[in-house]
Amino acid sequence: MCAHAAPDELLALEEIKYYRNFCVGQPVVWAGDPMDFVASVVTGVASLTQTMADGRRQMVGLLLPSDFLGRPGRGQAAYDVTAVTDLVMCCFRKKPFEAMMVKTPHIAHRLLDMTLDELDAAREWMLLLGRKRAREKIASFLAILARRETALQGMRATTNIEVPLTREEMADYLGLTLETVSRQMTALKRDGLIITTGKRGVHIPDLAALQEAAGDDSDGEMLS
Amino acid sequence: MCAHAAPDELLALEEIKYYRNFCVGQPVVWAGDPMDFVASVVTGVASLTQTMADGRRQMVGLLLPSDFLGRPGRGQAAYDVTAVTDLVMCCFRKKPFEAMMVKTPHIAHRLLDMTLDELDAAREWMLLLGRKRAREKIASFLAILARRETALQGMRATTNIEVPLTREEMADYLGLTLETVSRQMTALKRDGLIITTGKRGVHIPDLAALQEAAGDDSDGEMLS
DNA sequence: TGTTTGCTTTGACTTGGATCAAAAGAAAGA
DNA sequence: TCTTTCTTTTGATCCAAGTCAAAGCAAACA
Repeated sequence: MCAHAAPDELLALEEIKYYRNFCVGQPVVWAGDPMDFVASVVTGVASLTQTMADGRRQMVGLLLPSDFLGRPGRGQAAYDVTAVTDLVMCCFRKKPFEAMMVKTPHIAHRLLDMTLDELDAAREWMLLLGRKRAREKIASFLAILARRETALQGMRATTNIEVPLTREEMADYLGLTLETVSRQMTALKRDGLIITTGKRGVHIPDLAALQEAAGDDSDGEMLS
Repeated sequence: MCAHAAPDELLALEEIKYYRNFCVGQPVVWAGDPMDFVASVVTGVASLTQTMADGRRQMVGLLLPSDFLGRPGRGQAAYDVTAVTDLVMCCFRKKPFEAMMVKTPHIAHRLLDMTLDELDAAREWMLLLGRKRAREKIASFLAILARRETALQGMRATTNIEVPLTREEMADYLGLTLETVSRQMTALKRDGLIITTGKRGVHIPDLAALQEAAGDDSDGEMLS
């Protein structure tokens, strides 16, 4: 978030920021709760989930480091936010943050850009939820994690990732049951598309092959 | 879009705007095409859809009057955009629009707000696609159309709406097949939750009952 | 007026993923 | 070391929605 702020803006931000820590499983906020801050993930992973009256759950977003949480101009949380790993967030009280947004258009622009990226991600997820088969969903999820990882490290064809979610959380993210997630993970292993190391580690010998299994329009897809 | 612009900004916008008309079924842009304008729907309805290599399609958004199309700072369309009814769009060439966004923070703020609303809508749709049953999907869709309609006319318990989509388009929006859409529409009719008039008209005798069938957490859900 | 063309409905059958149930690991504490 | 607890895997069965196929229906056209 702060990455693109000008030096003087950054100073002003410094003054109203504070850090909060959460342990695995801890709630950050519940949907509908009043929320008087906005925040940015420093380390760890948080989930945004919606729950229906009868308990059906759908994760609608994953917050990874540098992702933004909260909505300027709204006082309540729209979703349940939960720490899925140990989590450090950098928070800003909402009022001063909003005031600064009015003064420094830089921040508003940066926020617009991030929001548009999230909107694109949400729409990619709509395709996944609406039209992909279970195997493709899992492959897509792993491929996205892998791409996000390799983006930082330079593109390599082979990758190691840490899946930060349990099978149940993956199920909630992908619109499946945890049993189906488990079965399809086993199937991808059987087919040599992934190799699991420990409970959370996944080695991807051929990212292109995994993307193929994800049903993605193979090539490119880079817009920017 | 222009609703919240200040008078002088509005004048500046006037100078770079132009109108374009599309007939039912006409493409506005294809995914990946260069796109040198942004636009706002004046009348009619357009769809945003994603298509997989083997032809599976998912509609990821519906543009109704006043909705915004395009992304400042990106030269290509991310989705196929199609006129689902006759359509009039108010277009702005991208370059001058971007220049104005830098000068007038009002516009950027307004755009941020609209984008955040779209993001919320996309996430509500993720819950629908990932977790709702066919009947609930249809009920949700009709209820959303009805709410959008009544929002303009003052809340009434009973409503008439025009569904702007064919069965196939509804299927693409809801992550179903057109046969399932047809069957569930028939079922909702049988149960008295809707009464169809002609091919496109739907009368909703009890919106609350329809929301109930949509599986929505009944009450409120108004945030803003 | 009959014919084409594009929806929409309905029926019969199949299937991918859900559900129910139980066992097997793995980490944490006693 | 032995429970306890949490998570994951595997198996057996079921069902909601998909698929395939055939009518219906209504507007548009010739």
